[in-house]
Amino acid sequence: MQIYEELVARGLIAQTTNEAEIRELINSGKAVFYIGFDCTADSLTAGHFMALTLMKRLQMAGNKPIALIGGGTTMIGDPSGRTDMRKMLTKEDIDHNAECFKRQMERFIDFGEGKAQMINNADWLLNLNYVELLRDVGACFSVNNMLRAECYKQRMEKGLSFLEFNYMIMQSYDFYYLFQNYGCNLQFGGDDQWSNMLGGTELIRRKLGKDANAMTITLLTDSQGKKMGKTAGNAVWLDPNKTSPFEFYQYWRNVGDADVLKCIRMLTFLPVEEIDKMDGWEGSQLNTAKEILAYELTKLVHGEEEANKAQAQARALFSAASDTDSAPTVELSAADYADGKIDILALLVGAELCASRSEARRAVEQGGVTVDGEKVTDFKTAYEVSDLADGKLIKRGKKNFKKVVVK
RNA sequence: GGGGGAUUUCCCGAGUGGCCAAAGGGGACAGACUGUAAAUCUGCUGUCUAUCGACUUCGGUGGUCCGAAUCCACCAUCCCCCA
Repeated sequence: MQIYEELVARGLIAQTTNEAEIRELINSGKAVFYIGFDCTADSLTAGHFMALTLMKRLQMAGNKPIALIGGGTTMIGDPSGRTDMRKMLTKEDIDHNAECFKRQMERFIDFGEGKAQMINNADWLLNLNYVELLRDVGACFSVNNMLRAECYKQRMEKGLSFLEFNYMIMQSYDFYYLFQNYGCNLQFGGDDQWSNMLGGTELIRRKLGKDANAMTITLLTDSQGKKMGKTAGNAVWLDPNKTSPFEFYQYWRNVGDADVLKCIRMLTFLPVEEIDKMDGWEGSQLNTAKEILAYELTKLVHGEEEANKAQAQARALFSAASDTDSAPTVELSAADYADGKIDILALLVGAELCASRSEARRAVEQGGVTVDGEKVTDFKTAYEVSDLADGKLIKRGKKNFKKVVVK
């Protein structure tokens, strides 16, 4: 199976400008393609992960990826898929974020000589001259067409600033620039980027009379149509300091039944034939599939050792016996508890299992708190600090737990 | 530039002087049921104390009043209409 066919089999391809040309290009390993990453935060997220795997897949098939860091475009802010304006970031923040992205990507993509490149569009966008740019490329854009673009639609009601309106032009300029200076003939991106990407191919055609192609990746959504890679509005980060490998593992371990196979297909590197065999799985058998998914992805992002650890922790936690050794440990200082006692509420807050004493009290009242496997029914329960020297396993709900040691 | 409107707790959204920590919905969280899923049901959702209660919150600042999310002034941001 060739790479294009594999991408199709995995359900990764959403839209293409010219299917035949793109197939030929990437199957023969002749594509120099780019994917842009705007650095709005200091870590990549699970949402970026699919783009990274796509880069890797294509690289393995002999194509050359360009990871374009959006040091320039992030100054504008992409309005696509948003109902409100993005927070404006300072130049310093953006530089810092770009640096963080770079480090994360290097762990994933081989940036060795001639294999891949990482470029920052700040290098050319920030030095543009306004009037020159307007005359040079501004004349190639029809405002009428731009206003019809899907990516602005959602903003027509809530308001769209002129700043953001220019995002499409900047992204188009990127492609135009990369086409000329790096021989980049293909752009990939999330399906929400389609109109921005077409802007680029159109610009290249108008300015240079040449064809470049674009292809979008299916957005990873759950069965309810919501974007995946977020919990309660918060992103699932690839940075282990922001989302621990265990939390990362748990996120995928808990995906809905309807979404497991789709995720395995799109995100893992397991052979397609093997995945096809899982297609018939149903009911509790899917639990095994979820474990495979979680393990595979954690391994890709955090390495085999961390994946094994996360899996062991998860298994221990959800089987009968509590394994205190593998639990994340929090150490509290005995000096903070002057009278030598610490109550259950302070423990929960100290372990960051609850945000406040009120919340902790609610959790206890509702029967959601366990200490070393025993349910706590009275929120006035207190422990001797000396009893906590070896640590106790505190659970809030089924999925949150910490080992607390007081010294 | 002129005129009109908006800004409420995580989100949407009610609230037009005391009965407002603020309706309702969503989400989140906890419990039951389960397969660490989904669906369903129940509870719960500012903080501190937990008993009465105290404190902080309704874009910002200042004011009126015994008392303000609610009235006034100014500022900020956004939307709509006219240019």
